[in-house]
Amino acid sequence: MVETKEKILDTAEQLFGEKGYAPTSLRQVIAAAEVNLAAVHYHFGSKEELLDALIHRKADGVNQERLARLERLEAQAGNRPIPVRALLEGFLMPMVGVAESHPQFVRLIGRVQAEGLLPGIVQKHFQPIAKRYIAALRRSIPNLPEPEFLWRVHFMVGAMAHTMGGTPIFPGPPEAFHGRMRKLVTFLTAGFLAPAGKPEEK
Amino acid sequence: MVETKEKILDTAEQLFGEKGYAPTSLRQVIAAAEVNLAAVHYHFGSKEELLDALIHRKADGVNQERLARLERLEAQAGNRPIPVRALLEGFLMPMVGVAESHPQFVRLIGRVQAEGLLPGIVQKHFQPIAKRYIAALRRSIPNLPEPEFLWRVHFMVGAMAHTMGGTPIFPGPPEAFHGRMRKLVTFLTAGFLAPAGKPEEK
DNA sequence: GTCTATACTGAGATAGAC
DNA sequence: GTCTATCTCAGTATAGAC
Repeated sequence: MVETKEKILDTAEQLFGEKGYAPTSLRQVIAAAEVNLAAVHYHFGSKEELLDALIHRKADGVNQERLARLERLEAQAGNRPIPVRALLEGFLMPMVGVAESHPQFVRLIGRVQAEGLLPGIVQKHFQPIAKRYIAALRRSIPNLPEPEFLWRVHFMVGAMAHTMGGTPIFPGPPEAFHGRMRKLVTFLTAGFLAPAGKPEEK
Repeated sequence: MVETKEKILDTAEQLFGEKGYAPTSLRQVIAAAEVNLAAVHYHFGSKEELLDALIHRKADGVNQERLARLERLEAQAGNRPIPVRALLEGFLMPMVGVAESHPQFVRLIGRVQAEGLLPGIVQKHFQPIAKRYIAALRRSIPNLPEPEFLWRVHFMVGAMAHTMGGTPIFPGPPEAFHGRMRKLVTFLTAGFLAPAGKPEEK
């Protein structure tokens, strides 16, 4: 039954987003979805693969919008570097639409990314596009030493994951996610454009 | 035996830092520490309280240095606001010493903070001092609207947790932690000092 | 006061009947 | 495709040895 599979996916997305991946047991999922425990393993193989399928289901849409925005920016810019702020907006704002329709999904992504327990399960779905953005970002910030640039990307990932997955300071309605992301873009843009730290101390 | 308790703490710190809190079972800890399973519950009560004791053991030192630095900065500044960069250094750099002697501990703190599964277990030990720093930071950035300021604190926490707990881009020796933290301070300083985002869009 | 042995419940996973 | 029964391993609780 295709219904069973969908029901498991929907329920798992809901519960994983609310309470987190690790603390939610498959038994809670199957109870809420009113299916049998073995059905999960039949359809997905394992709890981790269920999570994987969950992310896969929605990642494509985000990836496509991210890619479209990047290509538009590149076309507009021609040979000139793209403004840092525009790149960060192109990467981050596509999450807003998803957050408004499926807030639990965005929380889940942030949580799983931050937990780092499932190494690479988020990367697997978002890495290819992320790499293109990072390359474009590099072209827009050519004077920063490479390690400092890469660490700034690292800082961005942390801030992003925590903003999407962490308990928000102001809970607020889903629409508030838009403003939150804009504030994040402002913050990160300034961080990326900061002059390189002095290398005096190792 | 005081030895048993210490052995459990040391071993747990090591393993939790390496693999994370949730994925490390108590049975792995007691096997490595060569003690009995029930001894953990005798001395600590539960896995979560073991983690708590672990953090407590090292948090005091960090907190004291953070406080000392803040008071020195306040004394120097008199009535003038303290430079943002100096505040962020005062808060972040005390982690460097710990990272060099006990890198696993710093990873653990970052991981647990990022996981968010044990809500408040990190806050419990660091919140009081953090609040004082946040208040001082506020005095140094008086023109930013309150929500935007608080969100920037939130972004900082995410970047910090990911930098301490996440898999580093360049593994490197423990001494490298110093340079990493300096880069983080540079990045965050610029982020905090960025002009407020336009409120045009909600 | 410290620690050991053992058992209990609930987790994810799997084999095999239907 | 689906469900029952069962396996292993997790965290936890307790009775009792020293």
